[in-house]
Amino acid sequence: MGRSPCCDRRSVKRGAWSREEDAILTSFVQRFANAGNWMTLPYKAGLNRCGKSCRLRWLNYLRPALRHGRFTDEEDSLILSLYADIGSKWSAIAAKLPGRTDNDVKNHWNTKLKKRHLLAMVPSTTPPTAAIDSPSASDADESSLPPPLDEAAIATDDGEELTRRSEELYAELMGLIQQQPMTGDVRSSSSSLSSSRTACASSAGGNSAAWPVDDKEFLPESSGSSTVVELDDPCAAHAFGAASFQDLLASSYDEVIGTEGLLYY
DNA sequence: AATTACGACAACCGCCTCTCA
DNA sequence: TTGAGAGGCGGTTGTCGTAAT
Repeated sequence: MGRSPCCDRRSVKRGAWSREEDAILTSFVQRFANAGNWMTLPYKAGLNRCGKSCRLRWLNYLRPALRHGRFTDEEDSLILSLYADIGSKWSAIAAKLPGRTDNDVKNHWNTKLKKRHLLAMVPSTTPPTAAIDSPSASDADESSLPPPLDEAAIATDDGEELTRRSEELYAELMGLIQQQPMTGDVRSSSSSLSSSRTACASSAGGNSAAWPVDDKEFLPESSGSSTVVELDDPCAAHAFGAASFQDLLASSYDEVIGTEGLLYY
C-alpha cells in the first residue's frame, strides 16, 4: 500500500520471454558481467522489461550451469531433510543443491514433495503400503532412473548451444562494432573505460552491485580472456553511444545471422 | 473426439533486508 | 542517523501439456 512499483507495468512487456529476449539478456549479462545494475539493464540492453524480471529470468533460467529437469532421489531426500531442519528457506536449500534455483526447489516442493512430506507426517496408524508410499515409490523409481536421453540431451544442448551461439554472435557483433564509428572514445584506452565505469556507476544511483555472475563457475571461460576484458564494462552499452545493445544486435542482424532469426534454432 | 482434472514450471507480486549517500 | 533505491526472497498465480474420463 502506497509502495511504488519498481517499474511502470503498463510500459514494460510482461509474460513469457521470447527467444530473442533470452539471447539479448544472455549475451548482455555474460559480456558485462563484472558489475552492473539490474534496474538499468533493460535500458542498456534495449529490453522492454522490468529489471527484476530480467534478474529473475537470468537467475532461474538462463544462467549457465543450471540444471533443469527432474530431481534425483538424493536431491529429494536432501530437500526433505533440509525442509525439516530449516523450513521453507528455499534459497538456503537451493544453495545445497548445485545447479538448482530456489524457484526450482520451491516448485518441486509444491508439486511433489509437499505431498510426500504430509504423508510422512501422518501417524503411522495408516499402513505403509506401497500405495501410501507410492508418490515416493513411483517417484523414486522414476527419479532413480537417469533422465530420458533425449530430454537430458535437449536440456544440455540448449544451454550449451545458447552459450555457444551467444559467443559467436558476440564475436561477430564486436567485429562489426570495431568497424563502426564510435560516438565516444570508448575503445581508445582502458583508462577511458575506467572513467566510463566510474561515471556510469555514479549515474546509476551509486548502488553498483555486481551481477550475480561474479561466481566464476557461471562464466564462460572466454569471458575472462584478455580479449574481452576491455569490454567487460557495465557502461559499455551506454558508451556505444545512441545504440543500445539491442540496436547493435539489430543493426548487425542481417550480416551476422541473416533473416531467419536471432540465435534460435 | 471432446472435455475435465491435474501436474509442472515460468513468471509475477510484494515485503524485507541491505547498502550507500 | 536516516531515507531511498536495489537486490533477495517466499508466496502465489498463470499457462501449457498430458492423462483421465
